Amino acid sequence: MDIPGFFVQQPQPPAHYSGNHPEVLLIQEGSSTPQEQKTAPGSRPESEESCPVCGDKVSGYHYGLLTCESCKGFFKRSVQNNKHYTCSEQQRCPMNLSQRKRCPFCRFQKCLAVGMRKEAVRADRMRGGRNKFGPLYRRDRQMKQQKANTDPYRIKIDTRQTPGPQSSNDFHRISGPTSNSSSSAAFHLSHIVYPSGMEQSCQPITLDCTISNHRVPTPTSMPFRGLCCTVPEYSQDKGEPSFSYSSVPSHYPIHSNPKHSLTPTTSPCCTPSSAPAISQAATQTSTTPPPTTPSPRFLNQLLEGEQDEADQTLFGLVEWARNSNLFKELKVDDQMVLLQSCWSELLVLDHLCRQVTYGKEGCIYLVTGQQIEVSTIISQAGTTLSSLVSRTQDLVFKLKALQFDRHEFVCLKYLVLFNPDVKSVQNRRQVEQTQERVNRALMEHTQQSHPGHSDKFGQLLLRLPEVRSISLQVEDYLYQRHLLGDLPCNSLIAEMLHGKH
DNA sequence: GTAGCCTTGACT
DNA sequence: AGTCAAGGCTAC
Repeated sequence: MDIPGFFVQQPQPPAHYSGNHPEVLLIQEGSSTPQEQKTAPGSRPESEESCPVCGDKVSGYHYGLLTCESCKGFFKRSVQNNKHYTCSEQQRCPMNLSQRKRCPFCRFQKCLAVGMRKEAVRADRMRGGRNKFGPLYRRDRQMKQQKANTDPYRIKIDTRQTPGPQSSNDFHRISGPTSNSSSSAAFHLSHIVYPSGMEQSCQPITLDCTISNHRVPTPTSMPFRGLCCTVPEYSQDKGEPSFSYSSVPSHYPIHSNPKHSLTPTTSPCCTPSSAPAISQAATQTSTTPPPTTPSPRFLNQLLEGEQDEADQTLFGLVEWARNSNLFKELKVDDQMVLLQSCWSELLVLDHLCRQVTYGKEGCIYLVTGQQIEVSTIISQAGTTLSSLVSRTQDLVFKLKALQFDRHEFVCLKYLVLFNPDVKSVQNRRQVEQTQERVNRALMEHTQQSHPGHSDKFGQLLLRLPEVRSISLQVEDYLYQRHLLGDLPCNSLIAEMLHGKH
């Protein structure tokens, strides 16, 4: 494996540190929910989980993750009372059991940074019951349990660890664009492809039975956004109420898609990650007031949401590849380099398919199920984004003209994924053979389904260089935004970008 | 304002 | 009926 650190676990932080991705924590930590601890008292007495905010003892899942009782209460009070704190220092106050009371600003920032969800604080203050994070908590536990059962891997990985400086507030530094994460993309990817580090001979872990067709916010995708260096949802400096990425700005010209609003299932050709967005949109759009004048601010907010959703989409694409039988036949190293090489092309293809399938004329169909008029984006976005949108829409137009269908879409995805020209592919012959196989399947399909269109196969293949070109521009665009601090630093996309740059 | 304990109620 | 993650209460 050429990418440094591909199988190197990140430095294992003390239990109170939580500047990693939550899924990393899941990998690192054993089963230790309070309930599990009760049932297995002596199993790992020293690994009682600590609150990711302050290091105190956790009392259960609160607002999205395991936290202590006091941080639970603090977070609840802050959100319910719409608190706006200020920091008298440099917004980097240490956060631990003894000092957590000193700076509510930093404490709240850390709450958000580790992934506590403001959405879990009920606006109606209704008591009892369960919230929508039930499946998330359940999956979290499953992952912890699975991790507890994969000790051989843990030992193997641990031997390669390097000690790293960690403090309770290190996330401020680690999550920054200048952090030394150039090799962490591979690390990250390896844990997504093989969450428990299983070798190829093992069956990859089934992450969640719901993931393939009705994906709930996963520990991986959901708190990504909360781990960025600037917390986008809660801008205390601006002293304004937060914008939740899942909300639809009420006075922005967005069109709901009635086709989706009643079908919370996977779209026929796009990745599983589209599914929750669709069901999400169903609830959002039902209360959307009539559109009024658009504003650039709302456009930016929408795009922020799109970035996060793009991250989820990327995760879904990795999942798709991981679950593919053809892909599973490859060695792990080859899987990694292939994914590393084509992730942005897969994103572009996914976007194209969404537009071809659902996009209305002159509109961009977001993964959230919302539609924005292209003219609005062009008029308000910068040159790069405008160019991207424009080029993409051109491709959408051509693909629509070709009557692009889902079989062809999946074939193109495979052709992009199984790219034998990728450097450092070990078993090039295997990749080549699979690509040829898919190529044949695509040719036969186009000949059978569109016998009158003799050159559909060739026309489709001719679109791939443009997909490649757009994907490179997307990467550049995202990387620029990442350097500007516009992208969540701990997003999967950011990790992938670091892997390439 | 903090934090430990209590009550509630959907879900299993 | 038990679980557990919400909100509520209250001593500090």
